[in-house]
Amino acid sequence: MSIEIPKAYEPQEIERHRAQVWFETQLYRPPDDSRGEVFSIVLPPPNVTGSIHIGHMLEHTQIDIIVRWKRMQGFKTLWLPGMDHAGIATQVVVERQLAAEGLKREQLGREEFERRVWQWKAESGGKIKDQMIRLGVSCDWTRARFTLDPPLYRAVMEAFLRLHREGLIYRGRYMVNWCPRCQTALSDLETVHESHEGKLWFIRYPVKASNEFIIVATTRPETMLGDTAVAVHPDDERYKTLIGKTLILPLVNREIPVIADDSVDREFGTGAVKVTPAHDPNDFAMGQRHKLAEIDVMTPDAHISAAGGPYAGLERFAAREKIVQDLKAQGLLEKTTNHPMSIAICDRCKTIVEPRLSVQWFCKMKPLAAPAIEAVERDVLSIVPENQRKIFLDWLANIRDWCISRQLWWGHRIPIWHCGKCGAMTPASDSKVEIVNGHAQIASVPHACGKCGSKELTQDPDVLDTWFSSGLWPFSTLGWPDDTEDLRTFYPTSLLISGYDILFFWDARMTMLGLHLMRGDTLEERIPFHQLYVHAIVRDPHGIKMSKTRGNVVDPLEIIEKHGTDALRFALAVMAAPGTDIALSEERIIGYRAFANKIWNAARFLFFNLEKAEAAGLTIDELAAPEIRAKAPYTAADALPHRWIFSRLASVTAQVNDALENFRFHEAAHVVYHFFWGDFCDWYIEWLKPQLSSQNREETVASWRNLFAVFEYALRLLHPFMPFLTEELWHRLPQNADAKSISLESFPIANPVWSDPAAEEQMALLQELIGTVRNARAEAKLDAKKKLAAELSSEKTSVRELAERNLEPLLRLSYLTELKIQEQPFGTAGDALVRTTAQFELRIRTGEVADVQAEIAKLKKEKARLKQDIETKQSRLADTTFRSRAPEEIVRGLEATVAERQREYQKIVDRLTGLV
RNA sequence: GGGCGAUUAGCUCAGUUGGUUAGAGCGUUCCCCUCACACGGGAGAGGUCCAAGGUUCAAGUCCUUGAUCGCCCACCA
Repeated sequence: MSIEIPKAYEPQEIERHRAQVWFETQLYRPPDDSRGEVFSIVLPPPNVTGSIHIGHMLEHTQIDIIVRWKRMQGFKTLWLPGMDHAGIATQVVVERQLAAEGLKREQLGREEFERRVWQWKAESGGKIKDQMIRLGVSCDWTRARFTLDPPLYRAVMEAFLRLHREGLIYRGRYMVNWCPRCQTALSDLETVHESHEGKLWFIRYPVKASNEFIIVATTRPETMLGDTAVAVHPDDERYKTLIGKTLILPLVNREIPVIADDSVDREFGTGAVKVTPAHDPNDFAMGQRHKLAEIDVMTPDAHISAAGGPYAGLERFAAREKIVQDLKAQGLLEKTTNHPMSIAICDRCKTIVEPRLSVQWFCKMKPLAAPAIEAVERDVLSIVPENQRKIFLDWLANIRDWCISRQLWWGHRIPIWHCGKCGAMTPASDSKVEIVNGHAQIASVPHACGKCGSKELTQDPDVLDTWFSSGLWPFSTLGWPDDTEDLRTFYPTSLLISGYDILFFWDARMTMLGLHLMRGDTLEERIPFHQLYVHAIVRDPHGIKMSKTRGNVVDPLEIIEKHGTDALRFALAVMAAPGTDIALSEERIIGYRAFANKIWNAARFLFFNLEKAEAAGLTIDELAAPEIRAKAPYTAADALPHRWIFSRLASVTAQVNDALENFRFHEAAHVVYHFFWGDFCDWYIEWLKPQLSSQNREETVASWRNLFAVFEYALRLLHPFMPFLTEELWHRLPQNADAKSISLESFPIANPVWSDPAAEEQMALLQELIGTVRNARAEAKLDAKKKLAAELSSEKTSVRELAERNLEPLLRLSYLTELKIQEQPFGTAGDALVRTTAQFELRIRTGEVADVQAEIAKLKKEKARLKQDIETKQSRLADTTFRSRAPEEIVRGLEATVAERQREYQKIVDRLTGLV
C-alpha cells in the first residue's frame, strides 16, 4: 500500500472543504452533556458593516490558537462569535448609500431608514460570517449573537433601566463633543486629537464709556458672538482695576462684564480670556460659577445661528474669516500669531468636533470604576502585557462621566418617555422587548406620565452609544438578565483577547458593567473575564499603520487565496511578540507557506514509503494504532535517534505549553517550526531513511513506529497554529480513517520520562561531526557528487563508539564512502583535509592534493581566534574578585571551557608545525 | 503638559528573572534539480546590540542622562 498525495501543498480547496465541514457539523459547539473544567471566551464582535481585515485576522488567529489548544487539553470550550451593530459606523455607511441616490434619512423617516439599515446588515453581516467560516475560526456558530438581537436588546434595556433606577444614569444639559456632520453627540473616546497649526487672534474689547480696552487672545474668534464675559485672574495687577467693569463686545455690541476667576492663566496670551459658555468646556464651567448667560450661536451643522446676528447662516470657518476681517476693518484686531494646537476630530468621519451645549444622557463612572480598579489591583483580572495594566488603571482612575446618548436612529432606543404636559420622564416599567417587523423594541411602553398622569408621552428619540451594548457582551450573549444554563456554565469567561485600540472603549466598559450588573458576592464571580491579553496591531512591511487612504492595507482574503490561511496564521503567530506591533510582509507569509509545504512533504514521504513498512511485515495497526503509538519510543539496536527525538519532543512540548500559557505566541510558533523543520525533517527523517528498509527487522519496525508516533504527535502540536493542514493530514493518516477531527484529539503534554540529556549531547556531537565534514568539503570546493573517504580519531572512546555505531546515517548524510575510526592522531600529510575540534580530529581524503597554503591560512586564523578567546577567559579567571564572587558553577564552567580551548589550540599548533 | 514604547545583521524582528561563541525569517555569496519537498538540501559572509556615564566579578539585559522615531492620554483660551 502507498498513499498518493500531490507533490505540493495546495491549500485553497482543502481549506474551503475543511472549513465547510467544521461549520456544518457544528464541530465547535461544546458538548451539552459534558462536564469538566470550562474554558470560555467571546469574540470581540466585528462591526457588522465593513469586512474582515488583517487586524481581525491577527485577533482571530490568536484567539483560535488558544481556543484550539484549550479544547485539545480537554476543557469544555466555548468560543462565542457575533457581530456589533456599530451605531454610527453603520449609519454613516447607509447614509452614504442614500446620498448616492440623492436621499437623506430624514426624507425616508425613521422606520424606513431602519429598514434600509437592516437590509444592509443582512448583506454585510452574512459576508462577514462567511469570511470567518472560511478562516476556520473554531467558534460555536450555533451561539452566534448580534447586539440588536431581541435577547441582547432586552439586556441593554435592563442595564439601562437598572443604572437609571440607581441614579447612575442621568440626563442633563452639558457641554459635549458634537460632530456637525454626524449630527450627534460623541463620547470623549470617540474624538481624536490632531495637532494643527492654528492661530491666536488678539482682539480689543473696549471698556464701556472709556477709551480703555482689554485685549483678549483667542484661537476661535467666531465664538465671540456668544461671549458673555471676559475673565482675568483675580490677582493680576494689570487688570485689577477693570474687574467688575463692563465691556462692549465688538461686532455685536453686547455689554459683558469683566470677571475674576482663578482658572485664568496669567501667562497665556494677554492674561485676559473671553468667556463663551455655550462653546467651550472651560468657559461653560466658568459660566456656571459666575452664573453667566449661555448664548448658543451655532446650529447643529455648525453654521452661525440666528443668535449670531449679521453672521447668521455662515459656516463656522467662513464666519471666522469674516469676523476677523470685520475686526481688522474696525481696528480692533491687535495682532495675529501662530499657535500650534491640537484639535478634536470625529473618530468616524474626521470632521472637526464642536463643543456643544446640549441635553444628553450620561453615565456616572466613578462608582463603576472603583470596583474595576480593585479587581485589577487584586489581580482578579490579570492583564498581559504588564504595561497595559498600568494604562488601564490610569484611565479608570481619571475617568469622567460617559455621554451615552446618540442622536442616531440605528441602535437601542432609550426606554424613557417624556411628558408633553409636565416634562417629567417616565421609564419603561421593565426591560421586556417585543418583535415588531422582525426586530426588537421595548415592550412595556408606559401609558401615562408617572408624575402628572398625562397621556401625552413621547419616547426619547436618542439611541445608546454602541459601546453601551458592547459593554454587556460577555453576559448579554449568554442570556443575561435571565439566569440561563449558559450564563451559569460559561460566565465569567476565562479570557479576553482584544486590541489596545479598544482597551477603554470596550475592555474597561465590560469590566465595569460586568462587575456592577452581574450577580455574585465576590469580584471573582462578577468579573467578565479572568484574564485580558492585549494584542498589538498589524502594520505594513515598513512598520507604518495600514490605512485605506495610504493604500497600504493588506486584504487577508487575498493573501489566503494566494498562500493559504495556515501560512498567514503562522506568520501572524510567529511575529506576535507581546507588546510590539507586527510589520507584516508577503515574503514572510510565503516563507510559512513553504513551511506548510514542508509538513505536507514530510507526510508525503511517510505515505510514499508505506510499502517498505509492509515489506517488513508491518500492518497499519501494528504501525500506528493509538495503543501502539502510546508505547513509543520503540527502541532498537541503535536507539540514539529515537531517544534523541523523543527527548526533543519533551522539551519542545514543555516550551510550547509554557509559551501559550503566557500568550507568547511567537515563541510557541518558533519552537514548533524549528522542531519540525530542523529536528524532525533535517535530522530524524534523514537519519531514519536507511533504517526504514533495512535488513534488521527489529530496527525497521522501531523506526516506522516511532516515525509515525512522532509525526502524529507533531501534527497535534502544530494544529492550533495550522489547523487546516494538520486536519487534512490527520485524516489522510492510514490509521485515522474514521477520525472525526484532530481538533478533538488531545494536545501533547511534556513527558519528562523522554527527557534524555545524554542522547541530546551525543546527537550534538554527531551533528558537529557531520557539520565538520560538510564544511570541509564545501570549503575545499569539492564536487558534491564526489564520494570521499574519511578517518576519524579521538582520544575519547565514547566518541569513537558513537561514530562507529552511527556509521550508516553519517555515510548517508555526508556522502562519504568510507569512514575509518582510529585512536591515534593522524600524521601530517598534505593529501587530506584535516579538521580539528576539542572532541575529535577528522581527516578527509579528497583524492587530490590539498591546497596546503589555504589550509595553513585557515588554521592560522583559527589559531588566532582561539588564542584571543583563551586569553580573555584566562584573565577573567585570574581575577580574584571574579573567583570569589561569581557562583561556583560559572567559574567551573569557564575553567572547563578554557581547558577545552587549550587542547584544541594545541592540536592546531601541532598540525601547523607539521604542515609548514 | 503627562505617560508609554522602540532603537540589536542589508530589511523586518526575537532575545522572561544579568552569566561562557547575541539568534530567526527574508535577502545575499558559493555548491547541489541526491529516489518527501528547488515552496528543497548543504556550506558561508554579515552585528563595537543608538550615545555617554554608572551599578556589578560579569550588562544587549539593571540605573541615570541625552539623541532619534513612534504611540497613548489631556477641558493650554
